[in-house]
Amino acid sequence: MTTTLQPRWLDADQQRIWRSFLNGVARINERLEAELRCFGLDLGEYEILVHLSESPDRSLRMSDLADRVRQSRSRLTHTVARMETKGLVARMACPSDRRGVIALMTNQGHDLLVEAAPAHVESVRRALVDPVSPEDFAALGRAMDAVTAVQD
Amino acid sequence: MTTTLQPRWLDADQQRIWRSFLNGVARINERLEAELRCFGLDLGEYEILVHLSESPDRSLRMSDLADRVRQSRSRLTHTVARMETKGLVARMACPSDRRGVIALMTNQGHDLLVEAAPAHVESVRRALVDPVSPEDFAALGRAMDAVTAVQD
DNA sequence: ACAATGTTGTTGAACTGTAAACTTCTTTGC
DNA sequence: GCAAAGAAGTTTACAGTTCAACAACATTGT
Repeated sequence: MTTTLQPRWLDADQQRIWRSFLNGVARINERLEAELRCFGLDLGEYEILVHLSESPDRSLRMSDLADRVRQSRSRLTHTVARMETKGLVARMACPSDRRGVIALMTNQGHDLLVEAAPAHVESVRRALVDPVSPEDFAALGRAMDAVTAVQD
Repeated sequence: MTTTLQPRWLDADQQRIWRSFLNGVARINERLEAELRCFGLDLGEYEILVHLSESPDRSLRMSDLADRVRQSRSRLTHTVARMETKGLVARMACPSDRRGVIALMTNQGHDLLVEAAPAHVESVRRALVDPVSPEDFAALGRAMDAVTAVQD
């Protein structure tokens, strides 16, 4: 049985909160994207740079990187190809697995991240951290962890 | 002055919560999209149907609808055009403003919404409402309302 | 009355994302 | 050792989004 016979509808409060969630997430995304556009980046590209910068040798296997930034492998291939033409990342063969490809951040990519990061953090604060009370912010973290803990 | 000289970095907890947020939102979206795909819809189309169904005469001005579903006008034009070829919505001239176009839901669109809604609600529950405690869920609502209340 | 300005919605091109097929290589199990 | 199965990345074709330009109409201020 894949569907319940009697749908468990959301009550008025739950529905209101669900819509607040949709609206809030959209607003946050808009602001972060708008801010990063000044640096010629979008959020997906920014996250790629962040994860590379935090990894040894500023490099990661493509599939590993894809998991961390929650992009499909296909999408990551396209995105990294574009970033490569911009000079932000480079690709090299993986020595231990000949199927593998290693993405690595260039100095230019690192410079751009260093340049964009303060403004990005500032927009995360303005869009989310500052307007929300510390208690509710902590609850938000617990809620999202619970969401992520659900197995498919 | 557009940038602060000393960026107010996020502390470890804030950073962890911010990343939980990005992960959680991505998971929720994945699940809702996957579920709606069974009905040939994506979340954007589903929301269009919802907002039309809640409006008088199941109809809304295009720009009004665009605001409610948080889509650009251009995007809405394209999306509604596609939905029109699927027979889910129709468009008619607005009597009071000759620039205007009114989008309205067809019976077929309404039938599809009625068919998809129970499964959609169920996936909202499974992805978010059920795994989160009522207190944290309420806090999530307050947090997102605070986010939306920030003026640009 | 009417020019200037703003709003509405669409268009087409360029760009980005998705899905499936495919190549190459590795791993597994006989 | 070898076939089968699986994994990594890319490619191609296509679907969807964004952006800038535009046409049509409404509103404003004089």
